[in-house]
Amino acid sequence: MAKEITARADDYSQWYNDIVKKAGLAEHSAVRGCMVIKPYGFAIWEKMQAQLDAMFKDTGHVNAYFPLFIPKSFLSREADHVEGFAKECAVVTHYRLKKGADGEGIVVDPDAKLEEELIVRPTSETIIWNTYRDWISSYRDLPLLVNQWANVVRWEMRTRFFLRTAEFLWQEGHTAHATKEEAIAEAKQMQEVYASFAQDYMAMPVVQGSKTETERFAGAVDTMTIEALMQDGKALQAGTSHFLGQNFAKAFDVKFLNQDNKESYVWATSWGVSTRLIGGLIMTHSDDDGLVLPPKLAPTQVVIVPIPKPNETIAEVAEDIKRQLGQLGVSVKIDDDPKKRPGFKFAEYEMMGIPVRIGIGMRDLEKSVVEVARRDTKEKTQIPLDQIHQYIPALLSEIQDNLYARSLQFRKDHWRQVDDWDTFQETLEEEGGFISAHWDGTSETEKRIKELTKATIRCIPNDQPLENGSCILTGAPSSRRVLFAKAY
RNA sequence: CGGGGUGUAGCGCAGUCCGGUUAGCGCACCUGCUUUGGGAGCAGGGGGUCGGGAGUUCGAAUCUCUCCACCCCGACCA
Repeated sequence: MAKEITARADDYSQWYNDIVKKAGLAEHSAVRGCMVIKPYGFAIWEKMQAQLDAMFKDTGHVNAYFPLFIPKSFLSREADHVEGFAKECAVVTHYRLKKGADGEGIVVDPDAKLEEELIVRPTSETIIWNTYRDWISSYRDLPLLVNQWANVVRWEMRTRFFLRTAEFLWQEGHTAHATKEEAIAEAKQMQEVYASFAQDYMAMPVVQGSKTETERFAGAVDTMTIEALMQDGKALQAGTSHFLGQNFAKAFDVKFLNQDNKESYVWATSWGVSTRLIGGLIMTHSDDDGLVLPPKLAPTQVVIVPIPKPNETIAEVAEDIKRQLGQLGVSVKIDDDPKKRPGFKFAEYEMMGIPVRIGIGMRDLEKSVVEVARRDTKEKTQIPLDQIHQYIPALLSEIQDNLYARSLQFRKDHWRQVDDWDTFQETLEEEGGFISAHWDGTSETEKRIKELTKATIRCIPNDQPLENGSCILTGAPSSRRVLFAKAY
């Protein structure tokens, strides 16, 4: 057949690459580690952006834009921060090209060397806090709640579509607050926003928690995360929200006067999600027939395929359904391309993950019905024409719910509570998934576990009750379980 | 960045070991006709810097060197 994808069971990585390529989401570019996001993939990102942006606005944030380039000296102001990113920064050293000595080709003009090199932003804390210094002088300027949609560059050694590329798209929120409590509340609020988005729109269950010191963002006091479980049993960090304390305020000297005319440093947060979410979306729902999209993020929710080649009657019915559903806010595409056969279209739209397909043939119309096929279960039903406008919106909603329920069930089936080291190792090797286990709280033990099993502590879940136990590796006392998994 | 692999038409591949006509095949594409309820059939047609460069040779997709890109496995990381 024209397009076949590798089965998940045969080669999970290849399956993932096949989905990305064959559903038309992205392809490799001429630049190492950078991908081209194709129109269909970008349309999904636009759906995500629109929803997230609305949620940010609802929580009082505004958008702005800061420079792509950061003076090298800025990056080194915050010691942990620079150490965290130094190994993966792209550096601009010159600002001009000229013809080569032989008159052929083009070379970097050695006379155009920058006095201070510029770093292509791996994240924008430094340039933003340098700006905030001028924006903040009084408690009346606070809180400052700004988000930016941007691209960032992290020079990764090994890349994968959407999950890790040298350049990626994201949003980064950067907020400034008068008190520590308020900043912590902001970071928590944004973690909650991300969790709602993941669950309600992506239909992807996530665990909310905090990172250990080892896994924390460079420069943060506390990194809060949402962690999702992929179908191969590996965890994916899907979004992070950082409480930055006064680290950046001190590094960039951002102070404000309070009501008592006393000066103090500002408290900060930053938070972000990226195009990595698309990778998470793929690996949460898709199957061996292709992409599966939750209706709320599908660029096209319903596709209508006329059978056989379109004629007047069928075309009219199709247009009528499109109009009816359009009024209800459902996005509908009619594929009346006469050059492609219905069977081809069925396979194609399944590959693209369109949630619902309506097939209309003369045989159906004689009975005043159409055939409705849902992507998530592949079930087909005959639905009377006069019920379509009620049935389809309800079905979309049911698909959305079913995808979430299915993913949640998968996570339940791959979430083990483990209390002995042998089982811990076996589980990781044979099934993967999340493992809830005791840990003695030291970075040394965390590192040792990673060396031995490749698993890392994904987070200390927010709702994890206190419980006395002993560390899975060292047996030292522990007051609470943490969540382990192999991760992307 | 280390180990392994791949690179030949838009996509997937054969040919490379052992150099020798005009570089093939399937899908896709174009034209026409017939078809159309799960990836249509027949006929005709177009499309190639064999990843780039250098070298060996009478002659290179094939041998040598080098560079590049991608994939898989590690280390690093959102």
